[in-house]
Amino acid sequence: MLVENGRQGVTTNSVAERAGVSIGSVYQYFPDKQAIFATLQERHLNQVMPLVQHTFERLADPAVDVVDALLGLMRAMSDLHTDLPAHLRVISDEQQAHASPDEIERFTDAATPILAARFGCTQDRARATAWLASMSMAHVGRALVHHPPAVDREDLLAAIACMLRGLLAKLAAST
Amino acid sequence: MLVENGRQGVTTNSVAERAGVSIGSVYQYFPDKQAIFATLQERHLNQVMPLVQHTFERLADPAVDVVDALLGLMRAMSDLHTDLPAHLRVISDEQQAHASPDEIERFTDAATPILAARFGCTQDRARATAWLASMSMAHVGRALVHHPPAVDREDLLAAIACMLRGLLAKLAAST
Amino acid sequence: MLVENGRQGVTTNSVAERAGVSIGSVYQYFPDKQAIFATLQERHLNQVMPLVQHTFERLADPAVDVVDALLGLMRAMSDLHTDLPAHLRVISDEQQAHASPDEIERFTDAATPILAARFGCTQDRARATAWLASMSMAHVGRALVHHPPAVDREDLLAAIACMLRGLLAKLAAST
Amino acid sequence: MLVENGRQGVTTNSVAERAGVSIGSVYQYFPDKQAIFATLQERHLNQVMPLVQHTFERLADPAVDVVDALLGLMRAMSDLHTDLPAHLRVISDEQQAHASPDEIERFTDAATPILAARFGCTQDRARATAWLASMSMAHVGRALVHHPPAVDREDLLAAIACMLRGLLAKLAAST
DNA sequence: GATGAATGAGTTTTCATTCAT
DNA sequence: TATGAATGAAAACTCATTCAT
Repeated sequence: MLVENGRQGVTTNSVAERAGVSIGSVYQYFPDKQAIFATLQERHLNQVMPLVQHTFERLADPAVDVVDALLGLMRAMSDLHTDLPAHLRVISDEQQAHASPDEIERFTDAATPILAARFGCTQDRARATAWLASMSMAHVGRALVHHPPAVDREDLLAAIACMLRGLLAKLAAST
Repeated sequence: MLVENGRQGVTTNSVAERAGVSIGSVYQYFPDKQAIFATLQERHLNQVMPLVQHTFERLADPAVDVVDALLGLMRAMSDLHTDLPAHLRVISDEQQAHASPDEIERFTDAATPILAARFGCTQDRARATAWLASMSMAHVGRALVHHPPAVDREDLLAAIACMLRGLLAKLAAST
Repeated sequence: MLVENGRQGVTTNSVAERAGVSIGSVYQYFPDKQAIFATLQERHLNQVMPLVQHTFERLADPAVDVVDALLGLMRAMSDLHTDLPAHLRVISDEQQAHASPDEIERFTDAATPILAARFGCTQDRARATAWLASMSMAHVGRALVHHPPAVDREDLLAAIACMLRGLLAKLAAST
Repeated sequence: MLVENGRQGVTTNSVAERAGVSIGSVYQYFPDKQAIFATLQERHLNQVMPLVQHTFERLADPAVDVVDALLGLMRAMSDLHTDLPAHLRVISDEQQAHASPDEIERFTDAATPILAARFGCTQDRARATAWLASMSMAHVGRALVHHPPAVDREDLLAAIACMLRGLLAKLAAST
């Protein structure tokens, strides 16, 4: 339903009908409409957030290559595409489209000190790079889950690696 | 209003009230609610599309550096931020959130042959790079207009340049 | 316009536009919407009422045959069809559709004493015949003006004459 | 409500209020306002059409007298008046005011061959009579349901019989 | 006079939510 | 617990009418 009309075109009654239950039953489980979407969203986040969490842990570990860590995340996101039911793809897509500015800010905040430490520069200096990396990885990752491009996956991952290496080269140089 | 409540929170009556006209007048100029938003959106597209157009023309010109062309676009988008009224930022933001998958596909389609020609490789080879560049530039550009990060602009543009150079290095190498 | 949508589908603005004048000008000549239709209607009534009037006068005259008088009216109504502009046809059609019950009552009231006098019976006895004659002539007359059937006119008039003669025969017999 | 103000004066909200339900409930059963009226109309047609149907069947049967068949219809229509709720009377009255030209054409088309067969004349010859009979019976019948005149019913039916006999006499004569 | 943009009361219609069964 | 008819606040939209230009 979301795929067809977007969030606006979805009514609680249509949700119930499509789900094969009565509208009353839907309200037995969800306090209001927004909660229905929130739950779908949460279900998806429970799949994605552990991956992101794990990636940040690897980033914080000096023994792990930054690009390797991020590439691992992209690979995992790409895997998610096949697993994810279609309706979950859309709901999270919708939600993310709105949530993203804040989300990216959070990622940037988390990544900045890590990069600063790794490359021995001020957080101020690292922030532009952190934002750009967050921005790129968030949207590329999201696209890999929701609308993967019609290109060879390994080719794409290699390109991402090059892009990230170019980005990080700047920090390395500025040391 | 869009800024405050998002599209859902905007009613035709509130539009009229805020505009200081009666609801009847609004409907004199717009056939329905959706048309109001469509017009705002179009107004914004009329600002952005010429920039994109011009960028593609420069990309097609071998005398112009690819990174320079894209950097010029990013700079222009960034300039747009200050000019753009807040409500236009919101409406186009909402609209783009939905349009983007197709839009990026179109950009990718346009960029692929250009990159292939420039780097003397097959379109197949160039496509992953084209998609990644489209993806990154579309979202970074959109963010620059709508939610610019709190970092030094020149610093950010320099980082973008490095990122792109890293990405293109892959194509250059594969020749 | 009336032909296309009926009265409901006609807005004052569309009236003005179709008339090639501004809505303001329309209101210069008519106090309100209903007056626009009333005027059209009146224009038509000014054509029909004299005919009806004249017919009633002939009916009251013992020297004139009842059937001849009514047949004369039908013939005149039929003539009106060709003269009447299409829009007038519709407007009066609309108006009559609603007005008719009262109108027919009035015709019946006027015809009853005339028939009673002519056939020497009580008004009570004449009333059913008067109503039936009014009913038939009103609707047949209206149809002749607005939606004439695809049959030979003289044939039709002859049939009307027979019908009326049958009807009046009843009164004559009951004497 | 229809009786009081006519179709225009009936709003969906007033319908709901009068019906003692909420406006939402009305829209649960009817897709839009027009459908409310259409349903009332249809309900009435379901009462009248079988009568008409049956009458045409009797007309086609040579064993049944033409006048008897039509008189039977008029009697049935007259009976309908008492049964019919006032609002149905109004709605169907309004609707019929518009539908009638076509409807009468249909009746005429159906009656013409029947009369031609019965009286052994060409359809061309029968058509004027068929139209006149359709016209008269349609409007008299409608009046009997919606606005019956203040006269003795049997008296009126007798007058109708005479009128029809006069009308048919013409066809009989022309043979 | 003529104009037609502006008005806004009054409609139609939607849809999240409730609650008696 | 499940149901789905009922609710009604709130939204979208219409159109007769006015009035400054």
